[in-house]
Amino acid sequence: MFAMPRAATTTDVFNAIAEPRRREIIGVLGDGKAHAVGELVHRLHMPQPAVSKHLGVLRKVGIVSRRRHGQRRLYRLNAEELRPVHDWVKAYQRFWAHQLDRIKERAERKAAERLDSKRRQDKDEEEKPW
Amino acid sequence: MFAMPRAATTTDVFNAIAEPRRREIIGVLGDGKAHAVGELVHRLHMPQPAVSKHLGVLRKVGIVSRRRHGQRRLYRLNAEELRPVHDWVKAYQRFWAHQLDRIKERAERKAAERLDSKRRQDKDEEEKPW
DNA sequence: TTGACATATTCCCATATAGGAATATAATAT
DNA sequence: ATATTATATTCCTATATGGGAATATGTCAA
Repeated sequence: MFAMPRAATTTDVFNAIAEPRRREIIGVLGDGKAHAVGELVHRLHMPQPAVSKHLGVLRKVGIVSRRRHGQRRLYRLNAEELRPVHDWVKAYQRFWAHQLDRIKERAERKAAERLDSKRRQDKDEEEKPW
Repeated sequence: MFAMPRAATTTDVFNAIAEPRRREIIGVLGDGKAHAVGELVHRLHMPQPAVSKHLGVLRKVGIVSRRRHGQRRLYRLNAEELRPVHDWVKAYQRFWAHQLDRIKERAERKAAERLDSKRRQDKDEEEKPW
């Protein structure tokens, strides 16, 4: 009876932004202004129902807010909802940001210097030593 | 006949990290050291096949590397692969980090206080002005 | 009213899960 | 050789998609 398939996109922010088109939508809304559905349809070259559906997902998660303006619906980004993602991934920033401005990332341990080469593990090289 | 369902988790990093358990695994591997599957099974209280499958996904995307050590498989984080996520979400950091301190981000606490009413837009308040 | 416009919703469907159980493969130990 | 340990893979299934098409809802204008 307990069949737990893939996590629902409406579950959390991580799932919501997993969709490329939704990230595109967020990208347009990234200017902080309100945008009508039709404008998104036009700028992103996406069918209108698709845009509405994706906006619905984003709204359910809280990433966007909706306002009514005449016969249009204006959507606006609630960027704070993206903060959990930023906070999560920020913890791994030290692995690639050695040389980053000391101002921001002041000597975050030298543990990352061991990342010499970026290897993709194909079957051929999967047994190669690190 | 073109039925394009959800994007495959093995497609890109965003989908790979959408799974909570996979983020847990990444969390353990976040120390930069190599970990055996069994250790992850023990520490995360997950069934072994589940761990192996999730590691398979992470490996396909490039987030982890695999090494052989005796009869064990040691997995290690390729944190640089998380950089696209960081770069993407970083663009929205400005929305909640207005008062970001030049030297450090101590002032984040202030910004956190501003997150007073995290409003989910239900039908009742969906027409409320911003 | 009617009609045009803007957006949302419903229906159908092919596909990709993620979990569980069982099994397979691989390496080591006896 | 067999047994044990460690990990991977296969099979199954319930579910949640995301796209397309059609339709419904809602708003404004004449």
